[in-house]
Parts: sequence; structure tokens; C-alpha cells
Amino acid sequence: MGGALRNDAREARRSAILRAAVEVFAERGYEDARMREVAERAGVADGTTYLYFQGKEALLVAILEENAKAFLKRARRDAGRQKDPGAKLRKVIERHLVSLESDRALAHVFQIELRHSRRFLRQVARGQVAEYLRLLQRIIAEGTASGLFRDDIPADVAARAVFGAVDELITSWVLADRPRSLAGQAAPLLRLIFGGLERRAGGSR
Amino acid sequence: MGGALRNDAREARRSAILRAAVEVFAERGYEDARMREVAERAGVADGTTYLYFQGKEALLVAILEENAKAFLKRARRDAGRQKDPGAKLRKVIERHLVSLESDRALAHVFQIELRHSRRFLRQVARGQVAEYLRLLQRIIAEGTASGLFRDDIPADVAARAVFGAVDELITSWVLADRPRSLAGQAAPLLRLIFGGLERRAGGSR
DNA sequence: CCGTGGTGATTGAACGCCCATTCAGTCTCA
DNA sequence: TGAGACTGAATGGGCGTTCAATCACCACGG
Repeated sequence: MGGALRNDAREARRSAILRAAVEVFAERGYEDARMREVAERAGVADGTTYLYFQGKEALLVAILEENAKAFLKRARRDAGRQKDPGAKLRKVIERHLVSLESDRALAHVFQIELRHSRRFLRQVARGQVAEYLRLLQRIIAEGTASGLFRDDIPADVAARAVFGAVDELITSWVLADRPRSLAGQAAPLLRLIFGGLERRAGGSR
Repeated sequence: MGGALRNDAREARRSAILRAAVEVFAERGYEDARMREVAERAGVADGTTYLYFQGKEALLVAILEENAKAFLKRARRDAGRQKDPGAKLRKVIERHLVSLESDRALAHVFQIELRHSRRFLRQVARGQVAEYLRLLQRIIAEGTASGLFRDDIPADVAARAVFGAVDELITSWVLADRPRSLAGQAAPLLRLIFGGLERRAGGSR
């Protein structure tokens, strides 16, 4: 039999290659990244990467899918644990910021490298974004239905605006030479978002 | 003397190449765009493009710089014509949406193709974005100083959040198969942004 | 306990594709 | 008629990818 040990070793090697790819892509950018360097940094021969991934672009897809899926899972779990739509939204946004702040190289790949223009890749990347947008939209619609949020902003527009605001803060953070803590910007960002979404208190009754 | 006619002809040819580049980049994506196709569509020989631009990437830079500068100029003029910071912000955002909606191919290049590499993004594209962000930040700070906007959201965070929100709506519009009018989404977007920025009426005194 | 054969994983030098760019020749016009 | 603009076939090189050769490991028989 192949044996669990063998599978573990294989898995470890796969992870090493993937991690090396994240770092090299982040440092040099996808186009200037050399497969040779990914292999070298993972401690394997050039050809070995092709035993684990179909090619350079497949690495990018794997980085996206594995991390995006894990993030979405955590975000949904976070949201599920709250019953107030406001708390749900807050948790998801905080999770978004914290997740990417914890791994700058990965954040770089997500914010910059995954947006290069190969058609099918964009479809893959946008597929994950679309799923995240749907989560936001559902939470916001729930907030509107419960009377917490104002009803003159369609949930899909709101979801995209919120995503865009968060996304841009992260992109600046990734590109900054001396980045200020992302989590530290969460409070004013949330004030802005909630101020925009919530019904005006004065208008009640 | 070279003659004005000659310069006009030269300028027309330059524009034709630039326009062809916008279209080919938008259709195929920067990487899959072929210089041959740009030349063909501009009605010139392959080599001619190199008499007008240094190379493929220089086309991208030229597209960015010429259009971004024109946009910034119009945005500043719009803002200068208003005296209320709220009206300024509104005008600039509307200008942003309308400008890109009027040229979908150009919008595609701006939203997708110009973000393809770290080097390019940091050095060239982000320079223009930074200038736009500074404009937004100045307007917002003015609004805060005048008591129109709340003072617990730093202007730089607000500027980036606003830019991100607008930017994401445009990107979805560019990527959508059947896009809904961008200008039509301006009203709810502005409600969201102003709701987030303005002081709560209830807190006055 | 060794030796041995076989299987699958790994290696890395060499390949070849692809296309941006060049430049020697041709054309145009004053 | 010549200076500059234009042409487009030819070129070159960079790098992702391949694959014949080698290695590591294990099962098994003696």
C-alpha cells in the first residue's frame, strides 16, 4: 500500500511548492517569477513542480482556490454564530482584514497577482469573489428586512461598495512601504460602512 | 518646416495606434494582445508602432497617462466649481462613473489590464491613483473641517474607502455580461457614501 | 539478515515555441 | 532627388516545459 507516511510526505512537498510560489509571486510578480526559483525555494528540482501542478498558471489557481475556500468557510461560520445582521457583517469584514493581514505575501498575490488578465483565470478568481459578494449581499438584505438597514440602497450595490472599500484598504496596505496596521483601520471603516447602511435614528416612529 | 499638416497627420496616426491598443488590450487582455493586431487595426505596418511608441508596455503607459491626466483635470475643474464640499465630492464621483461608462474598452483597460504587474502598478498606475486619492482626501477633510462630515473617520481612510467602493462598482460593470447602467447606480452609492460620512442630524446642538 | 529487482518518484539539462522587436529596403513628397 | 516615413520578413532569446536517466525505497527469496 502507498501508506500514510508516503501521503504525508507528498502533501508536505505539495505545500512547500505552493508556499514557495506564494512568496516568489509576491516578491517578483507573477510575470517576473521564474519557475526555477519556485522549485529552488521549495527544495525540489525544476521538473518536480510539474509532478504536483500542471504548470505555472495552475499554481496561481491552486493558491486562489485553497485559500479562498478556507476564507469563505471561516467567514460563513463567523456569520452563522451571530444572530444580528449588523454583528454578522462586522465579523465578516473583520475576518477579511485579519485574514489578509496575517500573511502579507498571500495578500499581495490576492490583491495584485490574481488580477492579471488571462480570461479563464479571471473567471476562476471572480467566481470566488462572486461567492463572497453573495454572502455580503445576503447579510445586508437580512439587515434591511429586519429594519436595521435603510431600504433605499439595493443590497447588491451595497455589497459591492462594501467589498470595494475593504478591498482598496487592503490593496493600499499591500503596496505601502511602511504599512499601518490594517486591523487598526477597521474601526473607522466600520463606522463609515454602518453609518451608510443604518437607518437614521432621527427618522424613527 | 515640418508643417502643421504633417504634424496633424502624425498626431492622427498616433491616436489611431493608441485607440487600436485600447481595443485589442480590452478584447484579448494585455498578455494575449499581439502587437501585430494593434498595428493591423490601426492600419499601419508592424514596425510603425515602434516609430510612435517604444514598445508594448509603453502603449499601456501612454493609455494610462493621457486618460488619467485628462480625467484628473476635469475632476478638479468640477470640484473647483462647487463651494460646498458635499457637492464637490458628489460631482467628482459622478464624473468618475460617467467618464468610464462612456468608453467601455478604456474602462476595461483601466480596471483590469493596468493592474497586471507589481512593478507596473507601483511605479506608474498607483501614481495616478495616489493623486486622485489626494483630491478625494482634500475634499473630505474640507467637509470635516466645515462640520458637514463626522470627525471620527480619518480623511485618508475615508478617501480610500470611497475610491474602493466606486472602483468595485466599475469593475463589476466591466466584467458583467449584461451590465446595468453605471450612472443608474450612482444614486444609491452616493446615499451610502454620504450616509457614512455625514454627521448624524440627531447629534446637533 | 543480506542481496536483488522492480516500481514510482525525482532530477535537471536540453528543447523549442512564441512573439516583441529590428532594420535593410522601398516609397512619398516637397 | 534625397530625407524622412514606412514596411514586413527575419531574428533572437528568454523561459516554461519535457523526458531520458537516475535514485530511493521496499518486498521478498535465499
